[in-house]
Amino acid sequence: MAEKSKDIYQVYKKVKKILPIQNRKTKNQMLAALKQAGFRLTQQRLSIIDFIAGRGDHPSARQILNELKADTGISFATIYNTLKTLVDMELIKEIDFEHGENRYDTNLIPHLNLVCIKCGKIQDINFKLPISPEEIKAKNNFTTTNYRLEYMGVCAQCDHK
Amino acid sequence: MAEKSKDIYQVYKKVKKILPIQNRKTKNQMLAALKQAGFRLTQQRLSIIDFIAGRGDHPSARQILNELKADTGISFATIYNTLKTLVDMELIKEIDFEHGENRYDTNLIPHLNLVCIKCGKIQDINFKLPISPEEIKAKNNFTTTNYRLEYMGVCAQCDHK
DNA sequence: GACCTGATTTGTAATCCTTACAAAAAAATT
DNA sequence: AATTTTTTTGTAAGGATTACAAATCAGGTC
Repeated sequence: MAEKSKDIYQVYKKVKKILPIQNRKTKNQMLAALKQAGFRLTQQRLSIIDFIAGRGDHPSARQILNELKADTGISFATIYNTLKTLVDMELIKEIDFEHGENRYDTNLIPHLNLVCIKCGKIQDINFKLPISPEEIKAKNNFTTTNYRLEYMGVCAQCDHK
Repeated sequence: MAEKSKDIYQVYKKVKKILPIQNRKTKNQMLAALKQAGFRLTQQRLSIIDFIAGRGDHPSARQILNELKADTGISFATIYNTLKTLVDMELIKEIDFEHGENRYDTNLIPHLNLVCIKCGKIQDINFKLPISPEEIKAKNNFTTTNYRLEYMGVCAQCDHK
């Protein structure tokens, strides 16, 4: 195991709680949470939150950069830094997309993602977790801090090409 | 979307079928499948299949290399090549482990993986898919070719440290 | 069993996404 | 206005995987 997992474990130790079930955060909730945690509300953070809050799609860091660079001159490093902060504070969720860049999701309720391996589009499907984190804790003594539920395949549009 | 996803789509087009539900492949089944598909049964492929077939854990390419290198002098490139072939032929499954190296799973039946973010251990939990690929096809016209069902967290052993 | 041909292996370089780092800039505090 | 701390930025580094071309090997043919 490499460095990467150590960092995540540090975060886990701080958070130390079972998978929360909560809804999307509004822009104002995100800003308030950052402020309360002592983060400065910089122009860069404002523009990223403005871009991402309430979105139903699942943008990548690059997409956010492309959208904001012209107006704000924001850098890639800042996009990644800010997204990491938002993820650590559990205001958004990171989707590790194995066929390309990671994606960011504002939908914090556990759901199934349909991931198109051709165009990269991600659809949310609401459904009930088949086994609850509490049940896994009781049966396997495994503390769930995150989940990942995906069907990969080809979406309707890409299938007709 | 990068090159990577195009390759996967090529495989999809060849395979062109919905997520199969099948059990582990034996060593002999793997060898027969490779032979039938016109692949040569080289010493390297034999030793990798010998190592991986029927395993209950989820080794990485590096683990396989470490285990086989002393005896066979096998190279990293060949490990990756062979694993890719086995995955493409649906004889094993690749688990994209976001906190480190990918892992390989001989359990082809859809199941939930409990992934420890500290030590990397992966446990299989048998359960029924909450929504079948057929249902997703009917409702969303999305063709599922693969799945990924994981709870990430901290296992019993790591929690006590 | 030697030969031939194409498949396979191998070492290394390249790739891609993400993180690390240190200097510059900005924001808050004195 | 000066000082301190946080944040941003550009670039370098990192790590896992893939690409590539030369060397080797497997399996069929004579």
